[in-house]
Amino acid sequence: MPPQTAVQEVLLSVLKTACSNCNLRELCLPVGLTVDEMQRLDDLVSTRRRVKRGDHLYRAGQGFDSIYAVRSGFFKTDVLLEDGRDQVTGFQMAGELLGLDGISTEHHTCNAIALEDSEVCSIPFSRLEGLSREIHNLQHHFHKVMSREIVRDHGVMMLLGTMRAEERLAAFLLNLSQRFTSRGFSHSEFYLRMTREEIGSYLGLKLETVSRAFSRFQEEGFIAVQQKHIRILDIPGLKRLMNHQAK
Amino acid sequence: MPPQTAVQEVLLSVLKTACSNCNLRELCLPVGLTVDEMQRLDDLVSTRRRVKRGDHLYRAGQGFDSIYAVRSGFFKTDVLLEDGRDQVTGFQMAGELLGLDGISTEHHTCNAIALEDSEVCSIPFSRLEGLSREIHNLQHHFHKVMSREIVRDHGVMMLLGTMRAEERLAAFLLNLSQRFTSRGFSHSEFYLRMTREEIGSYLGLKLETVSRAFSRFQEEGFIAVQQKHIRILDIPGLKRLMNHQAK
DNA sequence: TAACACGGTTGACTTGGATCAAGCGAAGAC
DNA sequence: GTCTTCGCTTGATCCAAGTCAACCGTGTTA
Repeated sequence: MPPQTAVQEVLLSVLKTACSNCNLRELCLPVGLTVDEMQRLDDLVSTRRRVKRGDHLYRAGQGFDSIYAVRSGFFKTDVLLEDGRDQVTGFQMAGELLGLDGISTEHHTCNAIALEDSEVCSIPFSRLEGLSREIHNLQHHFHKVMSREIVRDHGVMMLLGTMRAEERLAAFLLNLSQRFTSRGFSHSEFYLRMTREEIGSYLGLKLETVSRAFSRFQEEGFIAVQQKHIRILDIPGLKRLMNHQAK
Repeated sequence: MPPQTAVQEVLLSVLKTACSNCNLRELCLPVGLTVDEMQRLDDLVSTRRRVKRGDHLYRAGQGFDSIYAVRSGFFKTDVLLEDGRDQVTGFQMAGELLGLDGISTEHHTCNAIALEDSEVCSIPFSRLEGLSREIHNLQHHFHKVMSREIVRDHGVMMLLGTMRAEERLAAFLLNLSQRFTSRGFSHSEFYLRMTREEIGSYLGLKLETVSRAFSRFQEEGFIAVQQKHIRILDIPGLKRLMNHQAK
């Protein structure tokens, strides 16, 4: 390796992907690592990848070798049946992991598509396993992340199995709001990155039903909608609506 | 430790829980381990626990410290909302793992209830993490199991989000049949361990709808039902029904 | 042996959300 | 600057599944 001046080293450390100086480190894979441990993770998370709006990060059936951490942007994942029906299984934002479905069969089982120009960090999975055999904290946190995904999926199953249309949408908005909050954005005002159809697919509803529910929420004064721009006016109201309506 | 004769050792090794001589080892956690590695796992999976029909293996909110492998019997897991609504999130049979939801928050997020007198192996989770830092195969297989759970959940989301009642039930029966087959049981004849209501809860349907769908399947000659006894007569027919009906 | 409880089936009716259809507004293409 | 497209909204109608209710069979209790 050629010798470098201190300045060069600093520049490089800023330019290259590095968990150590990523502002998402408290949300993402490095949670709970020491400075030292995080630097070992840096070596592994070396490649970033840009994904343009509408492009696939990976496709169902494709071989699996890496998981991805969203650095910026917004993704959806969907699965599709032979007969053409498809379902959005999730929306992922900065600091969230993509590709965990691929570990099981060494092939991805869903499509991951960018909903806006995005950037991800690639994490070669076998190297992650190697490192997590050495760093107990990393291992444990990774297990927590996978488990959290399972719990999240149970929540969606609950939503799809027992809630009515307006409850589903309320739960969806509250969830988005909460995730924006924990990323330092406004919890009450945001732009939806997905269409009504994608929301509907995720919630097991048709786009017309989603649209009507938005209109009703607006009439009731829970939110203000203008296309993709949402302002949440009454979080407790939405919560009440979500809980007190039987199917 | 007191000295033991060879006979005593053999007896003990049969009586105590041991993956090495468990007939589920090809389905369960020890998949892909060498004889040597499996013996190290034996030390860890030392306690069995009986759970009587109707009893909880664990409850939502309870602290998490172990995962469980079903040795015999049949379980359901369910989550419940404050307002009393609940949803069955899965049915688990021999060789399947329970409790993965608890890793994320160190507390279980669902209830696990035995649907018949059952027996599980307790696997202290921190010790499993320890061992999987040493045994690469174990680590990798465990990751696969968690990932498989995520993929399974996506399948259920698809089912709940896009399929109609009869398709859901067909998918459910085909899934059960396939799981019985891989355990060496008949793929075409089995007893349901759960009620119509529990099936309905899992599939996002009311028990009356489940009952009607069973009756229709019988009329059409796909299956023969008598209470909980099911004979599947036309697997391709069920598969067709599952795929070619638009919502 | 009666009676009770529980799970399941079936029928009649209701309804939430799907479907079909028309129209509108914003954003990108030319 | 106009045209086209795409996403969204809203109305009218329809239907799959939910609801309510009666009844049946089986297994358990008194």
